[in-house]
Amino acid sequence: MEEDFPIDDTYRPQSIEPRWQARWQAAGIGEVDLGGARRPYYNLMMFPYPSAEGLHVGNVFAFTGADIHGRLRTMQGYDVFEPMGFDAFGIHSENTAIKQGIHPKKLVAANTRNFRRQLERLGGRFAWSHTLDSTDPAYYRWTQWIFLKLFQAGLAYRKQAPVNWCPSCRTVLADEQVISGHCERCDSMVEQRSLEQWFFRITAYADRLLDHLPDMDWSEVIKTAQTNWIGRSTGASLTFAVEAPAVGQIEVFTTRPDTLYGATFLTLAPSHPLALAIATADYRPAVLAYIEQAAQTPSAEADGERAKTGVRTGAFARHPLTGEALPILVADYVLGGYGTGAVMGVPGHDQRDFAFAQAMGLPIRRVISPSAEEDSPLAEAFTAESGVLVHSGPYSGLSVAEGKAAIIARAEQDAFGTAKTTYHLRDWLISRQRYWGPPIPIVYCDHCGAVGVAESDLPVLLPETDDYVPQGTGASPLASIPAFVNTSCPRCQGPARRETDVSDNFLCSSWYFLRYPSHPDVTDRPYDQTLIDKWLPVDSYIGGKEHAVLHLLYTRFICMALSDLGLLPFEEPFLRFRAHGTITFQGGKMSKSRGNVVTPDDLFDRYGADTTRLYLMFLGPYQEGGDYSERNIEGIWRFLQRVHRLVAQSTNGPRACAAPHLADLHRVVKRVTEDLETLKYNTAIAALMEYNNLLRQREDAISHQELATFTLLLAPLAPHLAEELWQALGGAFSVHEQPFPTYDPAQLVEATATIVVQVDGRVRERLTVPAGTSQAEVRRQALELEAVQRHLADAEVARVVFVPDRLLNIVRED
RNA sequence: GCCGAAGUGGCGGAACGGCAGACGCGCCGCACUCAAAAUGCGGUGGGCAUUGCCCGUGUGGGUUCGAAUCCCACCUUCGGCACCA
Repeated sequence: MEEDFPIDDTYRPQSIEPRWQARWQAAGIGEVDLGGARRPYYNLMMFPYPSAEGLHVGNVFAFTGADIHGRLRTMQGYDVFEPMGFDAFGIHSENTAIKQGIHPKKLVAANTRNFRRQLERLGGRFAWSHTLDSTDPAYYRWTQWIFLKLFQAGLAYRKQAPVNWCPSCRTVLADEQVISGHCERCDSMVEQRSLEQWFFRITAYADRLLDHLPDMDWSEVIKTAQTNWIGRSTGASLTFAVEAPAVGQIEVFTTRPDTLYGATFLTLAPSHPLALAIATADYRPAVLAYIEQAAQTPSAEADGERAKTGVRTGAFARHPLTGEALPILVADYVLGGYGTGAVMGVPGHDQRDFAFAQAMGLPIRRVISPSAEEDSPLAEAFTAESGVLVHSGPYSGLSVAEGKAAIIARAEQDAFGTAKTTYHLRDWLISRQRYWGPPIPIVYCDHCGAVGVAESDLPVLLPETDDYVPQGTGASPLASIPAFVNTSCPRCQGPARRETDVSDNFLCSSWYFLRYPSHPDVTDRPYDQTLIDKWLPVDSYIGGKEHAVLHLLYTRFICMALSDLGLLPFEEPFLRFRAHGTITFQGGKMSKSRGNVVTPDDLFDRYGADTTRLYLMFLGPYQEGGDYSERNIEGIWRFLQRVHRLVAQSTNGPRACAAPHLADLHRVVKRVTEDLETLKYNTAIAALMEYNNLLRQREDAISHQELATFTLLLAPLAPHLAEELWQALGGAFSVHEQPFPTYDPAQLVEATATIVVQVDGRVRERLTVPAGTSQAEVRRQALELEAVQRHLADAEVARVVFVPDRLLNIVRED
């Protein structure tokens, strides 16, 4: 079946790339026998949102790096599953659809086709028979099923709460989708609205999500981001009795119970339920005005730090240890949504409390000092955690750590408080008041309340409508489709109404990789357990860091929850995650609004996919990314031309590599292997360039072994050209199914060594000696060198430092 | 403010504590050409210079025979979080 492929004189990617792509497709190169694989290796990359603009260089960069990894593992003998799909639900698709006046369904179909065409041109080793589209009812049926499972387990719940509302997208957003008070999608300032919404109880998993991190083989940058986002802080919950005029209690959270003696006031968030209730008649109007004003201005969270404002309530709380009356104030620097929405004001040892105390004329007291002797007045808050307690009654003299423990113990004994842990992480807001998403599978019945749709009735199909523009009323477009809304209760069969919100797009992407192996053959379950056992958790996941606290955290949560429900045999879905870098353009973000999105078709047309792949990988370290500029592409183009020419002109050499060249050959195998395995694609390419330069400048004939090895090393990076060269070298189809070259460390040993000779640490001369020459011998030769004698002058030799086969440093006496 | 990453030629970037600047771009020179492009060959951190020498990895200290690399302090840039008690 082998066709004869006489190699062209010149490298013409435009003709060889489509030819090999067709051949690979016909041979099913990317497909793997999922059931029968002996060494399964799941090579995952983040499935893209198929935008109207098509694949951009950032996608190409990401996928190329992951594809190289998959190809390497394949050649190393693994059965690599490398699926690709489309994350096509969500606001992004919908906004484009609204803008262009094309129904999202049509738009997505066209965009997906275009993406697939581009991905095929790129030459990825994708298992297309398992591709999926999150907007396909056969997929989102199971997205809804996951919602139901969480609902049944009490992990999905509905509550009225202040939520982030994006006025431009006309929907609520999860905390993770709000970046410094702005919508991550459209950058609009986010407002607070009080709405009844669906949440996932991710906070119940906060400790587990956090505690697994240290042992996970993930890029540190992601682990740090998740650690910070979960934001666990330990301290105490303390209760203060409100004395007058009302009677009640205020619970505060503090990480510094040791500073309790320094509390001189209490502060409530404007949204605190007691804020108005405790105010005395005199202060009530001012408190009310402050609360109303705070409700209108963007929340403190949206605004960042600003001048402290607040009002007194006229009410006082009793200090649990000193009995002192502490004024209670309301101020917007205290966040309603964190801790208990109330803090004890310790101005001496908290910057914010200090600023607030100054603004409001409240007393500032030192209760922690660097040492027991030091007791100067405070010009600023002393926030160090090292020091001793002072002016703290019986606790004076204790260290901060001792003080914390002692005061918590006292609080527990006297029943005014207890040790407590709080988190920055909040529950995941799932509802979206939009059209283009999977409908939340819940029905509201007057008798039975919120009832899950029967599993047998899934999917709840997204109704066809041309009226999909969000209203901004807080209701989804689905609410105005009576045929969708009106239904019967799954439990009592009485009249009922459907939930009209759809779920967050991040739910779609939280489980897609569980589905890939089963899709599309398994239709009666979300995934087949045998395939899950065989293929998951994912061996390698490569993706962008922008999803550190979105997709990557949500996904871990969903898998943990499914694991607890006995639906998955593991808690952590990704054994290894590597964050690739970001491709910028002229130093800035590449975005449609800046009009600087570069699409790959142009590069494919001019240079071909292989040059594009290598060029992007050569831009800089893969995990750091780089700035896109076409300056360097000519260098890659020339390199591939030279490689092509070298092989085309050297097919008649000897079979085996001559002995003197073996060390070079083994060295390049070692370098490329190590660099590819650690995703250092830029230096792997440099090593191949060096070797290519070495071969083409060599006087004696180049062997088949050298060319074949080089071609195999090149294969993961430039799959089309490698296939072409492999063919020209008489190799059997396909180069991508050959074993990756291995090296023999014994062959790396050089016969001679170049020793750097230094005098006082400065290089003065070089010596070539047989490898393994002794220090005494190297020293003897070195001392005879003219340059050494000149620099040594008449000085005595104080000592000699010798690194075998590398360096000799002669140190002079002072 | 906090967390993270990083500062190296004209540019992108290489360098287990041991020859700084691999590899590539750009530039200069040469060859080929009527000419250009393409291609090939050579050169290319700065300074002084006759062999040679000095200075150089953001800044200032330190450790070391020896530091781009390790330690301390600082500056700058990028990314993330940001009144989280």
